[in-house]
Amino acid sequence: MASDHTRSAILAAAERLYADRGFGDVTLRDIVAEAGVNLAAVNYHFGSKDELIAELFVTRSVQTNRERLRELKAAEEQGGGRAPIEVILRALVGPTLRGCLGPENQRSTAARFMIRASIESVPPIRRIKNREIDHLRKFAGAMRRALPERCDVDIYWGLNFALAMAHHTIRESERLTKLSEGKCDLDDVEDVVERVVSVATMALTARKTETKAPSRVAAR
Amino acid sequence: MASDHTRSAILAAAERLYADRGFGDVTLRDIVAEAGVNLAAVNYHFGSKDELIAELFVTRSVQTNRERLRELKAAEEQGGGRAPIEVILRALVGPTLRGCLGPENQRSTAARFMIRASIESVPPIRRIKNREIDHLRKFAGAMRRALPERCDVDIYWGLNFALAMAHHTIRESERLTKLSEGKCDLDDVEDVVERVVSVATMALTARKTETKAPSRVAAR
DNA sequence: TTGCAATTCAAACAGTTGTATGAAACTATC
DNA sequence: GATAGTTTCATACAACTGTTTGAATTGCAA
Repeated sequence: MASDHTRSAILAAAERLYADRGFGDVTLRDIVAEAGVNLAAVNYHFGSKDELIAELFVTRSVQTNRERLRELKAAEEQGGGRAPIEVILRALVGPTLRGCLGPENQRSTAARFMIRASIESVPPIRRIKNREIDHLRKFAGAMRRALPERCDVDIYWGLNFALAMAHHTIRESERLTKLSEGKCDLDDVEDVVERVVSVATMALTARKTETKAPSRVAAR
Repeated sequence: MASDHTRSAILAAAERLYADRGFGDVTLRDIVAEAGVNLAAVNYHFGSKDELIAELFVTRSVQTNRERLRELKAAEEQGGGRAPIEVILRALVGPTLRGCLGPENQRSTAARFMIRASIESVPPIRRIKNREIDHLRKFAGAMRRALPERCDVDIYWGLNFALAMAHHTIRESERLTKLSEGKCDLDDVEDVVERVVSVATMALTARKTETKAPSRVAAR
């Protein structure tokens, strides 16, 4: 196998450009110029533009997923097959939040790329995301073991809300900073993690209030 | 004035196509074919493709925002200038959820368009979303009045999490259905609204746990 | 009617895009 | 050092994009 030089130069350049300028306005020609390689090299090494994007995203995804599962497994082994719900949730949202938030100037290219992927969600990426379900099922299983009295529906909703808070906070971090006039410190990642985890934990452990139909505010 | 026929035909066709196929692969030629008008009509009536998209999104946005504020104002007047936090949150997330969830076959074109706008988030739409902050500030104000003992930071985080749960649930409704194997019923919109509202309310009213250490969180 | 502005239309424009080609330059093996 | 396989390169291609043009048509007022 020849040196991966060209191949990895393309990957690095593409990730950097996508992270900085988004998928919308980065062309193959931009990428090869940044990488200092020939235009045809992309199709030679990756087959197509979409496959290049897919490879970038898959690489970063499996990294995050591996980290999540490592935290989860460690916690469950320590607890004899059953981990506290807070720890499970922290394993779920921690790696993503830590990767994508924090001081901007020290945010990695990989993190900025993943933020873009979350915001712009281009077709090849969406296709991959849909295969992420098996991974989430493992967390659903751990959560069910942690809260055996909880019904499945509540487990899934709790999982959904935990991911919602983490991802939305990443996506809209800029807006939250502006809205709060800087009062919400998104650089304090551990604080963000604890906020998300604590709310998600409450959602999953709160006693069910048998809410009847809520009194809707007068319509019309 | 002249009959708006062409103009509104373009708007309707564009909204329908964008809702069905996303922004990525709908061209001006698709739109004018669907609308039965000439290609140049888009630039004549709207100036550019981006301005057409912007007008579509602005129209639907102000509709939702108006509805939100109507619910909020009604609730505050009824409570003498101070509404319960649940009601405020319901006014915040209810209109959006009701517009975008529910049985698919009876989901309006407008709703499906807004879902697309939320998922794909094309540049002209993002520009408009950034101006939505003033609107959110009104809700932050109402929440502060409802929870005067709560610090601003917590208010903003609660607002952020409420929007997170609502928007993420809309964006990923398909995935949640698949993950839960249909157990989470996203057609029961009022149930979804109550779940989001109740979790957001807990997030905003729970007593602060002064744990700053992320390693160990006191259970219960 | 005539005049004038608003609108519609077919056609072309100018640019960009991702991809394909076939020759040239390598690299390693015999 | 000839050979075969891999990789690079300049260039062309074909298709599609949003936009513009300028002439035709329409609608309405005087």
